[in-house]
Amino acid sequence: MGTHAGTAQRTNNRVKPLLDAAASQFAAKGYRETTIRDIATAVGMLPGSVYYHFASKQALLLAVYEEGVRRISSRLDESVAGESDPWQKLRNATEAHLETILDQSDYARVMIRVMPEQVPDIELDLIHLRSDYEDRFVALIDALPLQEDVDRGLLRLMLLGASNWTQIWYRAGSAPVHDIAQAFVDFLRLPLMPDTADEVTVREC
Amino acid sequence: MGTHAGTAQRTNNRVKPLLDAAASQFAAKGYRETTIRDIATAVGMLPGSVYYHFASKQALLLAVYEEGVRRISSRLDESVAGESDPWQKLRNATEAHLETILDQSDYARVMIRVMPEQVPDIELDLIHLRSDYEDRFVALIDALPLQEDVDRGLLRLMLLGASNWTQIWYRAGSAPVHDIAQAFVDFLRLPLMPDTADEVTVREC
Amino acid sequence: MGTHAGTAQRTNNRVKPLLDAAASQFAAKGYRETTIRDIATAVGMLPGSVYYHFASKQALLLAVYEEGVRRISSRLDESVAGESDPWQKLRNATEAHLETILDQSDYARVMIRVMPEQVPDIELDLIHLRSDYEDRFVALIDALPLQEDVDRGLLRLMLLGASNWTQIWYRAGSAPVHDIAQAFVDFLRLPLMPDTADEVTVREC
Amino acid sequence: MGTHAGTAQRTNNRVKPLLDAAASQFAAKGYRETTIRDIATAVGMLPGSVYYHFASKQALLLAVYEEGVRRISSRLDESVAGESDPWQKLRNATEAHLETILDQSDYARVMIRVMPEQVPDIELDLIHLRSDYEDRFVALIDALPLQEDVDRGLLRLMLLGASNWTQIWYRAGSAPVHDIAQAFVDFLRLPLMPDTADEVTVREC
DNA sequence: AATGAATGAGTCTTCATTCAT
DNA sequence: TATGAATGAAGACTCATTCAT
Repeated sequence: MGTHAGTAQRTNNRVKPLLDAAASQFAAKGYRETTIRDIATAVGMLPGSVYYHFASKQALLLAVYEEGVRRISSRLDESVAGESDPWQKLRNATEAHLETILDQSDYARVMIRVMPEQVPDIELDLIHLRSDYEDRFVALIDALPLQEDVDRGLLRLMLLGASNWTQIWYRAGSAPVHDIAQAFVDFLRLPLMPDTADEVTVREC
Repeated sequence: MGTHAGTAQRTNNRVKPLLDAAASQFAAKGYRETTIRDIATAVGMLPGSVYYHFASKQALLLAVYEEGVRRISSRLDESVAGESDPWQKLRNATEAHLETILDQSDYARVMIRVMPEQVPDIELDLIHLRSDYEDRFVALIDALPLQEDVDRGLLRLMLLGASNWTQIWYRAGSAPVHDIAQAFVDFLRLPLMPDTADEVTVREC
Repeated sequence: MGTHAGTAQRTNNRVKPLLDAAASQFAAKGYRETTIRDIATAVGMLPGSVYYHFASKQALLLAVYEEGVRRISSRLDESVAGESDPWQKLRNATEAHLETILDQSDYARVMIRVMPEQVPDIELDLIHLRSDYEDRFVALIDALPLQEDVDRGLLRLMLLGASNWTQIWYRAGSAPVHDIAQAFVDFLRLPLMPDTADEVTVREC
Repeated sequence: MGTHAGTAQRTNNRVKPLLDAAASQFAAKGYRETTIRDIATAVGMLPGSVYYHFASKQALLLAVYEEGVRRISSRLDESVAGESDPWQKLRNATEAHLETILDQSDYARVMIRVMPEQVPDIELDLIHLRSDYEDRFVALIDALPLQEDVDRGLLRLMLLGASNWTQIWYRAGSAPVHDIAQAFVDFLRLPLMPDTADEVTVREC
């Protein structure tokens, strides 16, 4: 009674479109700049009706965040699944990351765009969700064969920072996402200079 | 600079504190989250009084942005002035950039934090101001001796992206800004792997 | 009682719990402060379902009021049934009144707590219901052997006012209801001063 | 500058009418039933404008409450000032109380009508304000020469309860307030029965 | 007999902005 | 220069009620 498969499906009928609309608008305009009316209009309801499905604007954001983490995480996990070379894994992961936030998922985009501190009431929840995902990069970078003196924390921050910042400048039509990911990882892995030799590659201490 | 010297001076008397307050709050909370009342209160005036000095909230932001560009640009220009080695120039520039947006100037911080699209009416002005500054990195990176196939545009975007993103995670007490700048540039310049492979590059300490 | 016994019974099946819940919440929080959702939730249904049983929130209140009058009236009638002394009757009535609105019946409590004017559409109905009950006190006080110049109307208003106001301050754990009723009636019946004599008990006219 | 006498006066120009309107409507309809729009309309402004003067609806209520306590307290204090007989003091106090809440001050009426628990955020403040006033009755009743076994707490509760409940039934045109106060106190002070019984008390006119 | 879904009118509140003084 | 006062448009949210199923 109320949990027939059919009913259950109809029950969440409008939740999905609602989340999609929210994700789309949060991703495009940010949290504050998006109004409940915007979202409601996008799915053809009135602002008040949204509250039948979600208790608050924050609850909507949280749901989007959760789905965002779920999607980008599984996308990333898949991308490294068959791979054993640590650098190739990182390349794949970076590509998955970029593809998801640039092309494929408004949900994931929201996760990058909306900073937890902007929504104090659920700040901690958002932070946890983010860490859940970002920790994967900790592991990925730990697995890299690096010189001892390399600060892996800064390395991760650099790669993720550069990646996340793509949201600011990337437009459909920029370089293919695949190339960007490749470039970002290889900029790190390889030396950038022509191998014209000693004085370049030697590090003066 | 002229007319009633006295009057003129008194006129701009409150502009500076007003800009300082605006810069400080925009940098800390973002544009939308900062109210005219916040800014007015910080300098001990009432909201309406702000409009004697600035035509609108947007005008305030624009003024802050301009000052931000001025400051970070001159800081960067100084930092590379005496230097001739292109990598060292980039290192210095990056350090200047980071120091300015992390430690030294709310004005510059605003420039990084507040995205032009958030204020459609002056979006283009803001974009121009930003480019004005970021172009310096185009030049800096053009001067680098790199292998031919390196995409200098992506390289710039990676370095600046990673740098700007520090705003998200950097807290007083993280690694010294100097080290972060060094690391970011060297991660790019040098190979990251232990020198197990001759064909890559030798690294000696 | 009649027709499809089974169906009929099942029909009113949910009416009782619904009324109970309404009474409980109206009594505890007042009319405006109680939402249809509160009531529905309390009996495990959805807000819309309430309207199958009651035409409106007002109708619910009216039903509660009616039941409230029924209960407190019969409770009071019982309490004075065997008694012939008019003062004892009043004492019993007051105790019955207090016990009902303080301890025993949310329905009766509602009658005291929710003022007719708060629900203009049914204001008159509510007023009639109340009078129906309060008239009993008119009779009770008429039966009292009092000096001629005593304003029996004010006397009733004082006793009932003091009694009803107990809702404001009474908490389980205050004096026993029985004692309160006794005290209220005896404060009226007896002189309050030590019988130190004439000048006290003489009323200067 | 801004604190000229003239300016200062003009400053609080609209606060008084606003408070008056709020007091009037809270007294007439209760807190929840009164909207900010009601109050604003009454003084000829728009709802938003109210917030220039008061931070919230609750703040408005609190201000009204405070003024209510101030007024009824000083009214009461005056009424007992010249008097030394404890019963006459109580009579005067009761009359002052009734006159204030029935005839003279919407502010005081609010204090009686709006229960602290209806506004959880400022519940404690309201409770303190009320006690501040009601404590005067504790003192007044403590001063009464009563038989030892009289529960002075219940006595106060009865008198105040009956008095406050007048708000429910009193209409201009009922008995004069003065008579009501007299009656309430004398119902308590004197025995109500004809002097047929020696053992009770003699009452002579 | 009840539910899922929605409505629409209304609530308090916020805030950039205006303007007479 | 600045203020007191107000505006008006918008924002998030609430809730009694409706109605097809």
